[in-house]
Amino acid sequence: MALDNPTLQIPITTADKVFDRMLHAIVDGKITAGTKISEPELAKEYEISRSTLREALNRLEKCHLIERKPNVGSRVVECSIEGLLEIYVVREALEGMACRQAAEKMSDDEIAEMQAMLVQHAKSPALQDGIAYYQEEGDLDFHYKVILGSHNQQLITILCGQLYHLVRMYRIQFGMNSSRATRAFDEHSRIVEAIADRDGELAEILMRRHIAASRKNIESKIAQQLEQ
Amino acid sequence: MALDNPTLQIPITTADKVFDRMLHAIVDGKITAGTKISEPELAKEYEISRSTLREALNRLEKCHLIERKPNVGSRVVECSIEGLLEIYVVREALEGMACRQAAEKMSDDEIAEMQAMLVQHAKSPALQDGIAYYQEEGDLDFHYKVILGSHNQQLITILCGQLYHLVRMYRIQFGMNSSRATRAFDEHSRIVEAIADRDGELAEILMRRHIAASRKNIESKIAQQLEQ
DNA sequence: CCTTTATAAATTGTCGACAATTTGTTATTG
DNA sequence: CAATAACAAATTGTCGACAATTTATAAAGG
Repeated sequence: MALDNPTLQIPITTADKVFDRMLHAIVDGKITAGTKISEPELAKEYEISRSTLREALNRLEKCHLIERKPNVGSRVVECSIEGLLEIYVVREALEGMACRQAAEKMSDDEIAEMQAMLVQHAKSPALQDGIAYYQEEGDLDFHYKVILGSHNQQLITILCGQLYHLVRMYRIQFGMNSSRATRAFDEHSRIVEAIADRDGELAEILMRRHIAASRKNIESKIAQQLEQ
Repeated sequence: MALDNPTLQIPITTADKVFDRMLHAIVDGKITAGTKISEPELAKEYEISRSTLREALNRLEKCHLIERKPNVGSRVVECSIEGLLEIYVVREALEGMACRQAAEKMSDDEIAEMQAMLVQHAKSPALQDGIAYYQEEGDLDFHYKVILGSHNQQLITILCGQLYHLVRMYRIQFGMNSSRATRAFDEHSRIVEAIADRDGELAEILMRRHIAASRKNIESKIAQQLEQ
């Protein structure tokens, strides 16, 4: 499925499963941002021991979805505008570099596959209706492919394993059904061209612009919301 | 002290202390890279229960110093040349961006403080002997100041909290007493100038070059070692 | 003799209970 | 009445034991 995370292997232990459930609950806002987490309470809710719950909490902490203070407890991370902009800054740097690396490291087959994916996206009704492309599968799929294409394990872990969930959390909780659909698609196409040309420098610049544009779009949306 | 990590608060719980001890043991190579970690054995060695040890292991995993597989166990991460180069790629992207942000976000006081630090470094005997600057306090101190200057919590956490330890591990285990001392100092000076000029674009470029130069220096050192 | 299967040992995952620390409440004092 | 101090409740940290899984060893079969 489109939204699946390639770094996220199938849950094996019960702590894994609880981590998964909590992950979705937090990302989808079912556990409100900023909430204090009560270990005894949640352990009872998920019908597990506190040790197992704490194991799950440790993984949530690794994704920066909760914050822990010794002898005090855990809180679900807050969604602030500053926090969102910080993430975009990091993404601009890291995904830009990932794109440069992808241009150097991707195999011809991988590039062909990515091009085929874009063709598929072009046919999709979501894009033609001009609504869902940016928000849903298309955007995330594309960015994934690029990140994986870097063949840099550190980049992949940080972006797909850690930041990814936070990005989704912000998208959902701030309700970002962006209208940048067709525009984003065009930008993706140009990026793929640069990668296919093995032009790492251009690929990086284009990806950075793409993410910066997305950030500015969100900034103006928020400014707009504040006016009302 | 110079080598202290600003994101690393004083250890409070016993798990914290064990984490600290293991951190140093791994970074300094006293626990060999690639070693399988035996929970019962280590728990006995540190005279703690397995639960507490596992808590410490979780934190080591967050720093990418150990890798865990469910139902199998943990291993200390391996130090490969590819791994080292991957880290430099990430640093180039992130510290470059941090430098750009620092030029935009640092207060005048902070910049003055950083300039004072460089003056101090210039007087240091280590630099004048032309040996230790790059390897030790100077380089790390400078990079820290820049990262913190970005005022971006995500950047700070990723760079100072996670990558930092890995970088030190590689430096120590690959024995990098670089001869780039005076050169690195000059590069630092130019970077600070750009920050003081509030020229984020230039600051980023210079920082990226600085790290890329460091990477190339290491690459040639390794190629040299392989010849012998 | 090597491969496969069954068994035993060891290791990891999970549990419930106790200890240490923090938080909330009440009583005391200036 | 506000501020502080002492106490009580609740929460987090740590422990040792048991269950589930993996790894090592030995037996059986081709």
